[in-house]
Formats: sequence, C-alpha cells, structure tokens
Amino acid sequence: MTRTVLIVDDESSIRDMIAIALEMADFQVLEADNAQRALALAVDERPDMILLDWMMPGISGVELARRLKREETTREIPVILLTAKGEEDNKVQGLEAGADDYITKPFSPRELIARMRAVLRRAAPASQGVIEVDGLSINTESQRISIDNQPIDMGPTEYRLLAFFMSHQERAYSRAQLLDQVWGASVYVEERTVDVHIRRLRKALGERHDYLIQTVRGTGYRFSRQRSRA
Amino acid sequence: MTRTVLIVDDESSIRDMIAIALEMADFQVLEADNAQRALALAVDERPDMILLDWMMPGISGVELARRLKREETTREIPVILLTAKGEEDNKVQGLEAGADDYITKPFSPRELIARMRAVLRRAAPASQGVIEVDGLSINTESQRISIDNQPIDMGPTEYRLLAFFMSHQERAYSRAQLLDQVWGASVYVEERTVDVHIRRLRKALGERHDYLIQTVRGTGYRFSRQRSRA
DNA sequence: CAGTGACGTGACAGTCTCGTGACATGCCCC
DNA sequence: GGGGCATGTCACGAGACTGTCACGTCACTG
Repeated sequence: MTRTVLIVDDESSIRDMIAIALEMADFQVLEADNAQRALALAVDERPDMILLDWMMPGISGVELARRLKREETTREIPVILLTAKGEEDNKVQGLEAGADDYITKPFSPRELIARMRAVLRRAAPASQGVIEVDGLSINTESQRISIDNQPIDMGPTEYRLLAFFMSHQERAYSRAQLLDQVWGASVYVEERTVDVHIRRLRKALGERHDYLIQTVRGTGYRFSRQRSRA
Repeated sequence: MTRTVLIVDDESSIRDMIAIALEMADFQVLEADNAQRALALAVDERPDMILLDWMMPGISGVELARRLKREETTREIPVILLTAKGEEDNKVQGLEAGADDYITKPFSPRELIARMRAVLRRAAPASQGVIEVDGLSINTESQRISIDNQPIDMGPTEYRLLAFFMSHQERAYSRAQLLDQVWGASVYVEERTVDVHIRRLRKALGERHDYLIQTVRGTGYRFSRQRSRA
C-alpha cells in the first residue's frame, strides 16, 4: 500500500529534495511550509507519517509535534523530527514532545527512508492484524477477507481497495486519490476504472455488506458503517 | 515458531537496518543501544539469540558476551558478534568470550540470516514435537509426515516447505520469503521454483489435503485449514 | 418535468499469473 | 559406470484479472 507522508519545512529546497526522494520510493507526498498549514493538512488528509523540521519561524517543529499529539485525529500519526546536527538536548525535547524518532541533517535519502520504514513498522499495529466491521473482517497477515469467519474471495485489486478503505474509514476519497493510494502514484488508468472495481468489490461483499462502500456523489467513495439515509 | 532476537549496537541506523531485515524474515526484534540495557533485556526477555556489536562505547561487545555467558539465565542464548572488517584477533577473542559465531561488517541481510539459522539450528535440539492439522501431521523429531498415521513420502525440500508452513499457518508468504525461509538466505534460485515445489508438495498431500496449501494470487502462498468460498 | 451529468453494470479483449509436464543436471549408492 | 532420486528451469496453456467501453439508470437543476 502506498503511504502518504507530510513534509513540513520552511525551506522549499529541502522540501523538494525530500519529496523527490520519497516519491521515488513510492510514497505519496504532501508539503507544508509552516505549522498552520501543516496542522490543517494533517487533520484533513490524515497522512501516514509526518516529517517535521525542528527549526521553523513561528511555531517550531517541536511545538507542532506537541499539538499534533494533543489532537485526537492526529495523535496516532507518527512524527519524525529533522534537526540540525547534533545537539543532544534536541533528542530529549523532541522525543518528549511525542516525536517517534528524529534524524539529524545532513542525512542521506536512504537513511531517511530506512528510519521511516522502521517507524511505520512500529506504528503499524494500528493498521495491522485484524480490522472488523459488522462481521466483515480483514486479516492483513493472511491477506484474507472473511464474513462471519467465512473466507471470501476477491481479486488482488479489490483486496487492496478494501484494505485501504477499512484502515481509512469514514472519509471520502476521490477517484484520483484512490488511484494514488491503491494503484500507486505512478500508474495511469482512467478514473472510471475505480468505479468498476468498486462494483466488483461490492459484489464480493454481498448484499448484506455492500452498504459499507458508499458513493459520495460528485466526489468519490467512502467506507462507513453508518448507512446513509433510511 | 517465531524467534526473538536481541540486537545490541550503539548506532541506531545499523540496528534499524538489521531490524528491518530480520522482521521481514519473521523474527521478533528487540533492540538495545548499550550493554547495560542489553543485559537487562537478555535476562528479562530471554531472546532466542543475541546479535552483538563488537565496538561499543562503555562495555564492549566481547565483554558483554563474557558476562552473558557467566549468567545462569543467559548462558544458553547463542551470541553472534558483529565486527568491523577483518582483524583475525577479533575472531579468536570473540570465540573465546563465548560467542557462537561472528560476522564482519559489511554483511548482507541474507548472509546474516543464514548464519543465524545455522547457529539456531545448532543450538536448538530439534524440538517442537508434532503439529497436526486435519489428519495431516508432521513430526519434526522423526522428520516424518503422515496422514491418518500413514507415513507419506516427499522430497527433503517439500518436507522443509511443509514444516515451515505448518509452523506458520494462516499467513501469506511471498515466493521470496519462502526462498529465504526454506531454501536459505544465501541461495539464488528462480522464484518460480517455489511454484514447482508447491506443486510437488500438493501432489504428495493428495486431493484430500492439498487444499491446505493455498495460492494467494499476486503474492504467494499460504497454509490454512480454512477453505475459501463456499 | 425535461435536461444534464454522474454513476452502475455487463461485456470483452488483452495481459498477467499460476499450474503442470518435460527435461537436463548433479549427486549418491550400488 | 549405471541407475535412481532430487532439483532447478523452461515452455506452454488454461484461467484469472484488469482496464475500457457503451449503454442504462438515477439524482439533481432550473
């Protein structure tokens, strides 16, 4: 699954450099040049991880980290702090603020990505293992979907689509976003293709559960246990 | 059976790298960045194996190895020393200190895992006993497979493949993972070779049991007693 | 209430994956 | 040296998936 990363740094050159590296590693990238915008994006887009510059005019990285950890909706998102080289104090402060790791500039893309993966893995238990909604459960280890413990079959794409939805419930996604997240950022297919796979997924879920995949007219789709309308 | 490994190194980047590799190989990973913590974790968590950096500030790896071998509770835990490139003395000292093997940096993940397996195999008297699923049973002591107490034949590779699957049920593995786990990390063969052995294994199991070896399209294979789809 | 745009759906051809039989090689034991 | 066994590759074919299209249906607008 493609992960979304929010990069927060006031220098655009650094943001761009990181963004390029991450995109090559098949991450989806969001950028913010200040804490305000970062906070908004974090709440709005729910990235899988945030890279945060330590030193920024206005609200500093640490302060932002602290706020992120206070917000209900962003608390679970892992944060990596980017700091100028080696003041030990930084580490302490940063980790106290709730950052999950920190890395000192200059760093190589490889190192950054290695750290990110490590952090994501640690954070994974949230999305790993089993998610269950109304008898429908997905087990990411066995890569299997079951309804009332009865395994059901679907194609790989439908599986990934459902996996994405179940770990991002209650939020509407556009076709373009779904293509990025489920198909991968570097694939080009028609947006309507999403519709077809949605259709296949609904069919696989059966009448009792297809209500979970909801159409958001004019926008895209959403996974939600709340039936809309009576 | 998942094994727990304690990684002791003062550089977090190296720990992370190793941790990633080991987790992909389905090890459970513990980390310590100094000897003190390592000792505590070793006593506390009783890992199945310890990877120890030779050079560390404070108490060195060798010294730690020595202490581990003195402690009653940690004596049996195999230790592999990680050393910088090739001073012969290290080897001697290390082995004298009680290390079970040593490996020089830089090393590939595959190499490391191969060594670890070798050490674990030596250390662990083929225990484990018997696993049984739907009349199919494997006895790791006698290295025998039987169906309803009728011994059945298969090649050594099929045996190892089945043994691996039966101790890691309900989880999907890629061909690459299976090659690492069953063939060994330092062997290079085509991924499709796995398919052929899966085929042979299924054949050996016969129609009544070949459903246990399931294809996960686009990914690899899985051992599960749950049949898909009704 | 007709018009317009968005979405649902069935069909289809191309592509990719996996199952399978055949085969060459290497090894061990007679 | 000659079987016999185990293994790794290959090539081929069946079947599973996928992306598009075309057309029908439905929701909203004015």
